[in-house]
Amino acid sequence: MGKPKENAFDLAEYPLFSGLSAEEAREFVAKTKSVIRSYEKGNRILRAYESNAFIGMMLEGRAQIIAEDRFGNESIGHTLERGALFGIVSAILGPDYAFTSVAAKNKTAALLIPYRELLLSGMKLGRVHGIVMKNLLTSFSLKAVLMMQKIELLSHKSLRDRLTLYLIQQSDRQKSDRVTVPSKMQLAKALECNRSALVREISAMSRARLLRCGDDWMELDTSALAKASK
Amino acid sequence: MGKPKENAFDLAEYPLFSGLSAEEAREFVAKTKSVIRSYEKGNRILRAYESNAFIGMMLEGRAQIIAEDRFGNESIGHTLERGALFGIVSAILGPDYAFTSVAAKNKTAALLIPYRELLLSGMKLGRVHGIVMKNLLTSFSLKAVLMMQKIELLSHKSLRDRLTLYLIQQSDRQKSDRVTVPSKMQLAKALECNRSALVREISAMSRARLLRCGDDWMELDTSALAKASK
DNA sequence: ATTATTGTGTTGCTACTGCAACAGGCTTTG
DNA sequence: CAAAGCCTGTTGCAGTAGCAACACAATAAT
Repeated sequence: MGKPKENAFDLAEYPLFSGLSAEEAREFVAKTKSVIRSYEKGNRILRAYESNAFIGMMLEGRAQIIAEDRFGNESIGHTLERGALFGIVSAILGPDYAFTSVAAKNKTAALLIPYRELLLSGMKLGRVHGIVMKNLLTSFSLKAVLMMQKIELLSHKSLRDRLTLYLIQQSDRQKSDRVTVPSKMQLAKALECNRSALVREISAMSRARLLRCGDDWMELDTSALAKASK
Repeated sequence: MGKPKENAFDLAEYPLFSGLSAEEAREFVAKTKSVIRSYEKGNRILRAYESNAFIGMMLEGRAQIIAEDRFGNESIGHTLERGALFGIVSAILGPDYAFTSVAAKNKTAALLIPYRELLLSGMKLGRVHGIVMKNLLTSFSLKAVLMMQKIELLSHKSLRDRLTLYLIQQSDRQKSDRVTVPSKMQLAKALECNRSALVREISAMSRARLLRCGDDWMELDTSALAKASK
């Protein structure tokens, strides 16, 4: 699925290689035997329940994460954008932990780093290896934080609490009280709730002056924040 | 809080050092300037919102994870057992991401590994460093898998679906159809639901022959499994 | 022995929220 | 222009689950 491509990417621009020069990034790729592969729209980049030797990084294009349970039911997850890593868990823990597939949404290119080589190349690569490992840990930690926040969100069952917490989390990330929000449908998906129930609750909170909102933004009233603290 | 202790622990027995000899583990500790500290019952090992330079590993005793939001409300989380790691996210990402405190439940000892030194010691330590990093990534990945499963669990809102999925997850982990379950109160906490509602649902499912259960175990009927697949 | 304390199972009530159906607005397509 | 599609906001209905109160064990503390 896809033939190797010539070195047309400025790897040093990707977060995984942040702190490296273009030269060092090339050295990393060479010494770890990493390869660039391209995929046509619709092709599978990773298959659930199959063993996977690579940590992948999106170079260009977009890909869809697809969770497959053991009965073959698929449910779609995130979209992977440029720079995103994938396949980490299955590369590290093996096929028993490969629950997700990844499929290209466009023409896509990815850098595939053999996990085994990554572990073994510490000596050969020295400082370069250290920087990449640091970036890997950082990216991994960020993902862990996002997951923890999602768990916290889902732990609140009342729709009002969930929305309030969501807005607090987002205003932290966006560094602004006025939060830019996606469409109501997407918002409902993020909150794992019913769309019309969400709209209903937004209306109620607006009427109660707990919330001010426009077409693509929302802002909590300070009195609502106080209530959220309990 | 707590004075350094002499080297009385067989570090090679802990998962983070699995694959190392006792000698190599000691070398790792020395070269990374890791220290062993002990804490009296109730003392804080880590404070939320304070900067933390160390990745910690529980050597003995048990500690409580405490989540603190920005208003000072505390909510208790996991208990850390022997071998567990803590402080990873805050050591890697900095104090902005230090959402949790850790408090000793008993007299406790922990190994504190300076994250900075861990990153810098790759050259000095060679193979030993590689093995520890590998173990760190493995442990991190396992935690990620647990979080993903929890998210999947919480994404099901009906109590019946949640319980069913919980039992499927546990039977995978316990490698048995008959799942050992904690007390109803703890189970309710794991499912983030109301205790009496949980008991009610268990009764209903038992009556409907979807579930067989005893005092400390449960087992799904195969017909319930089929339904869970949709 | 008597008194807490803790986990359990039950039940009635209430309210929240999922669901489905519909109407209005906006854009795209023919 | 008409038709189709998509997102939105509203509403009625029904069912689930949270909550509180209670009774009953089994254990622990006095």
